[in-house]
Amino acid sequence: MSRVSAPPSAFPALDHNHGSCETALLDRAARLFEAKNLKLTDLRRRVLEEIAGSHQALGAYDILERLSAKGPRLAPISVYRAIEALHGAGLVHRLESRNAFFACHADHEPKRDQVFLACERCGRVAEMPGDQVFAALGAVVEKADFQVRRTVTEVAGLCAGCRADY
Amino acid sequence: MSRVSAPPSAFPALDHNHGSCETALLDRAARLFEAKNLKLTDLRRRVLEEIAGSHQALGAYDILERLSAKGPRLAPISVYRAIEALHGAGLVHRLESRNAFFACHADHEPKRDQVFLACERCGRVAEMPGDQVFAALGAVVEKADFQVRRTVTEVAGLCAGCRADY
DNA sequence: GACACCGGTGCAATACTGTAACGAATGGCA
DNA sequence: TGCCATTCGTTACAGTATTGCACCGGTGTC
Repeated sequence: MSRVSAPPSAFPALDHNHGSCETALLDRAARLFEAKNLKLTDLRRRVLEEIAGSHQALGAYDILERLSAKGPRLAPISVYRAIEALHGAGLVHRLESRNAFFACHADHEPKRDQVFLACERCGRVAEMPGDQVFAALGAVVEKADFQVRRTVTEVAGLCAGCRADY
Repeated sequence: MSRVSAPPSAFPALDHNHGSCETALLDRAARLFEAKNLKLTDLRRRVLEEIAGSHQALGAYDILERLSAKGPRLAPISVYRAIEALHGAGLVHRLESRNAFFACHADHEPKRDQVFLACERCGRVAEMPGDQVFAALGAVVEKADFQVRRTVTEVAGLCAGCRADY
């Protein structure tokens, strides 16, 4: 089976038309920031482009290096502040198990529960709807009489493409 | 309802008989290390006692501070190596969302899938069996044709005791 | 216009988390 | 005795994240 005719993957295809998805993402970013009376500033846009363009989960210092290669050296705090704004708007997610950030291409509700699948080989991350997972989690926390504030559900492993490449 | 007569909580009670559970934990540690032809050395035992004694998820540098207060100053790597050995034996778990470690009081299989509930107020962590959760996760990864190597399922929030204390 | 306020950024310093590389001490064992 | 693996000490370093202060520019108010 050729890569091109593979079923639609949960992971962004490596050969997709990147321009259009990036445009869509920036459009969404503009809308989300405006809705909060915040600004999609040049710094924030560049950070978002760097994360989205890599198609991977990037560490804050990866982003820092990439941006610094294209212009003046930034301070870590600048990158973190931009990430924080993007994260708050739901444009990027944080992968706790790797201290890394990746772009959210799905236009879902910011707080919608998702399962993250992170490929350890190619670095890409897929967001999967996790309704059943979170329903089961709900039962667990109820049994423990626990009040949820935040959940982390991440799976590390190998995506289909990377398994095939071995 | 008094605290004492509360139903058995998923969290270690704050007023439990700590001596006996610590003894049991050290017994288990000795067995597990022996089974792997490793040694429960003084350093490893002290690190385990520190983690277990706190009843919380501790950062590596918290452990470092606590141990250093009782003896000679340790290097971070020493603590990390001890943690790694304990983690490998299934005696402590890592809380990814907080870069912290907590003692496992359940004598379950090392690789058994569990859900961690971490209270943000008291710092305690409960391990809950997550069969349903992991079954649902299995369906998700299968749909994505993803090969799992490791899963992280953590919930941060407030335990019943801490909610009651407000 | 003067003023305060808020969001955003720059800068310097620092704190927190984790690892690499080397070598010494120990103990089992051929 | 010599060899090997395990453990730990030491030093240095890499990677992740925050604090505190200053400054700038837009906005609303008096």
